[in-house]
Amino acid sequence: MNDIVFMGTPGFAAASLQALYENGFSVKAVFCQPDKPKNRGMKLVPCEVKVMAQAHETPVYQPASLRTEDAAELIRELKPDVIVAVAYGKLLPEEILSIPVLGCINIHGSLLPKYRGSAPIQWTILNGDDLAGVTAMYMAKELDAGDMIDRIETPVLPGETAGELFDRLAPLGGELLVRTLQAVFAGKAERIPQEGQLVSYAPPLSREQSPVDWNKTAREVVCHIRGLHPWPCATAEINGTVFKLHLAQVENGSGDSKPGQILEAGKNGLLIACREGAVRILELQAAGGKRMKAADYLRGHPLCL
RNA sequence: CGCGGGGUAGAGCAGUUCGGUAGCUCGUCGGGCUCAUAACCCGGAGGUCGCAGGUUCAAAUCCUGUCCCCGCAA
Repeated sequence: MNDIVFMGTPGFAAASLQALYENGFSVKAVFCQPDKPKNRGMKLVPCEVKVMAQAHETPVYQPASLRTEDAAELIRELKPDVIVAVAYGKLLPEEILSIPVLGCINIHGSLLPKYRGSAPIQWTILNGDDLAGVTAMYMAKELDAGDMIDRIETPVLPGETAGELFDRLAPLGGELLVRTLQAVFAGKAERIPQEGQLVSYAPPLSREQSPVDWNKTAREVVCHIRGLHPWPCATAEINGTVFKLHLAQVENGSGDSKPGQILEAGKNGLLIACREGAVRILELQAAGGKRMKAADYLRGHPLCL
């Protein structure tokens, strides 16, 4: 039996781990990030991968770093035939990459070589791409730069948010992983080098890019809102209050309005002018409040235009 | 006990400081106006004020406890 050591942390990785279990692979051990204080109350919360691994009684390791002799020694003792990493959150040092005889495999949430880095799915939406997907590759020293093995493509759905695409891509990642491992174990896996010319990067998102820029086109603004959802979420200051923007659509603008100007506030939500066209905000959230329809919010908070 | 906001009619809110008739916008139902309407006019229904206990002649409001939701932080 080919033994696998799985490395991953969030829900996206858990979907791949689940696929391994469901297809009868031998998961020898699971690595994930240490439990971190999360949520209200700063409680220590185990990640999705840990929860799933424990449910299957797989040993779980949560080293703070893999760049130690202890970590390398631990993995050598586990004698994996292959290491699978999915959204683990740590770069594997070369010493560890060289341990498994069949190599280290990674599932990435983009169609490589596009969007190397930690937020590929969000950038797919942010840039308004029509096509998304997951790629399987052999891991290299450089981040997300290894030779590709296989991929699954899927069109971006109209109005789809990063969170929704995440949920669709996660099981596809699992499916791709199963297919890829079968090929690797059979010695039939391809090795397709990434074309350097096509490489682009998807850096992590931060709260700093939340504010909407009404000087962009309506289409760009809506992609911004969809791509940052559900985190960090696009925000906009309207009449002195900062709102999270959850759902919006592109509308035709009225020619002579200034970007950022409120064109309409009523039962059809908020219509705000952009450099080109206008954006209709359908769902929003005020600080301390919950997500609600813009029209509902306006009922309790009349906006003077 | 990391910090903070909140639970009042189907929805969104005000009222709580300083206890004293349950309010607003919208929806809903009925009627009217109109060529017509998501517009306008008239009328009605709909609430154990999150839950439990306490103080009081009297509690949405003050006190205590409890459940739930949300923001920050990650």
